[in-house]
Amino acid sequence: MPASVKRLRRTPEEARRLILDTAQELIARSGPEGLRLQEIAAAAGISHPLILHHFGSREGLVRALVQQAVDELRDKLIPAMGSAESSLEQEFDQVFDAYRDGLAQRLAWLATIDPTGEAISPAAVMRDIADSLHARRAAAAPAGDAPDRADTEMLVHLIAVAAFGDAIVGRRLWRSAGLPATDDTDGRFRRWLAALIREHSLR
Amino acid sequence: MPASVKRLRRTPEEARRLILDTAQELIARSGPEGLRLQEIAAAAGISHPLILHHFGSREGLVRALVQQAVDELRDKLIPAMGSAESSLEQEFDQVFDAYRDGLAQRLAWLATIDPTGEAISPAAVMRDIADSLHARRAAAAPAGDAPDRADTEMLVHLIAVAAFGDAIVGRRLWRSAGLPATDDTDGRFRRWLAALIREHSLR
DNA sequence: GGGGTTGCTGACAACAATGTCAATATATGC
DNA sequence: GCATATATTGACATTGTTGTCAGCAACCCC
Repeated sequence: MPASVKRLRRTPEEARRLILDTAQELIARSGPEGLRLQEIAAAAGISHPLILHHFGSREGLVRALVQQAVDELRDKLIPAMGSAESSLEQEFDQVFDAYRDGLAQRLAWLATIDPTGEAISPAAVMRDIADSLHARRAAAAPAGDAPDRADTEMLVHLIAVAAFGDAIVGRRLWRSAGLPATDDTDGRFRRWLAALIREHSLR
Repeated sequence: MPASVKRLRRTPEEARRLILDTAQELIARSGPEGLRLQEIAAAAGISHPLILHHFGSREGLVRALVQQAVDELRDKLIPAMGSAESSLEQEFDQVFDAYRDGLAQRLAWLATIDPTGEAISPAAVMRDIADSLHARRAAAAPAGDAPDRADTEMLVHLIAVAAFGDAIVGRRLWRSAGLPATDDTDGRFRRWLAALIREHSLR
């Protein structure tokens, strides 16, 4: 009866997924500062050389992590802001929620690793979103009074940066303003912003 | 003629300043990820134990750095948004500029080190700003039609999170939208946002 | 079932990082 | 000028982290 441990053998894709997901959880919990191979390996139930085997180096893992964050942002934002039938408030909830679970944190991390933004570019996500939203605004507007394309671009930018900033420092700011840092306050801000934008669109 | 090197002796305050400023520059250049005592010491022209002497530990230095970032934010934001005579556009430039030179980056770093936001709190900065702005809005409004206090709080929050988010991911998003990541684009967004808010305030 | 491919691991190597300590230099007070 | 206080440093200890490597084990194919 050999005491040899049954060794699990995954497909490369499964292994990479497991490692990336585990690393992501650790980042969401304690930030990217203390991201160590040993720690990831322990949490994933594997040995740390396996990470190096699949990603080549620590830097390779980091690259994969931020690439995944960018992909996730794209996959969440496009359906959130592109759907034609949802209300503005619903879209806002989706956009703001998309940043939860550490996605905004990982994107901020990306910004510190790659300050110039040249290494990893989020493709033309924002342009796609602006296209979609602009088409909807043009369709909704009265004939001959189509909104400015630049206006839509600014609008998309505002929503994106506000939701991002809110995800990272929002709760802190509420406390600093003497308001409760609760879901309710978050929701009130989203609805207020939605009203502001609706009021602008219907000027 | 002794070959002994002249040893510079600073006051504790000077030494702490030198170390903090040097560390800040390094963070602005290459992010907080690779912040090492040896590196800071080399850049400051001192030995690394001196940092430990003045800050106790690496963690002590980090605490001092984020505390300084919070103080800097307060010192820049209050005059930027509190002055009674400047125009909205001027204020916006000041608020957005305040985040430059890595301040937003350092605050984002703080958010990753201290996710709950309990260790370091930015006092009641936002409340002070909201107070000041609300007084101005009330004075400017026609009699009997004072703006809602909650509205002002939301407005301050929007400006703060939007400027913060813009400082960190703004350029990236512009590229992703197919627009040039230039000062001109930044300025157009600020003016557009100022117009949006003005339009809201004067509804 | 035999052999090859490769996911996987334990042990080790190499290096880098923080932190300690005794010693030294410089300023200040007398 | 002398003594005291302390800012400053070089050398060292310690610990932790990435990366390497040879060997083991699971799956596939014949």
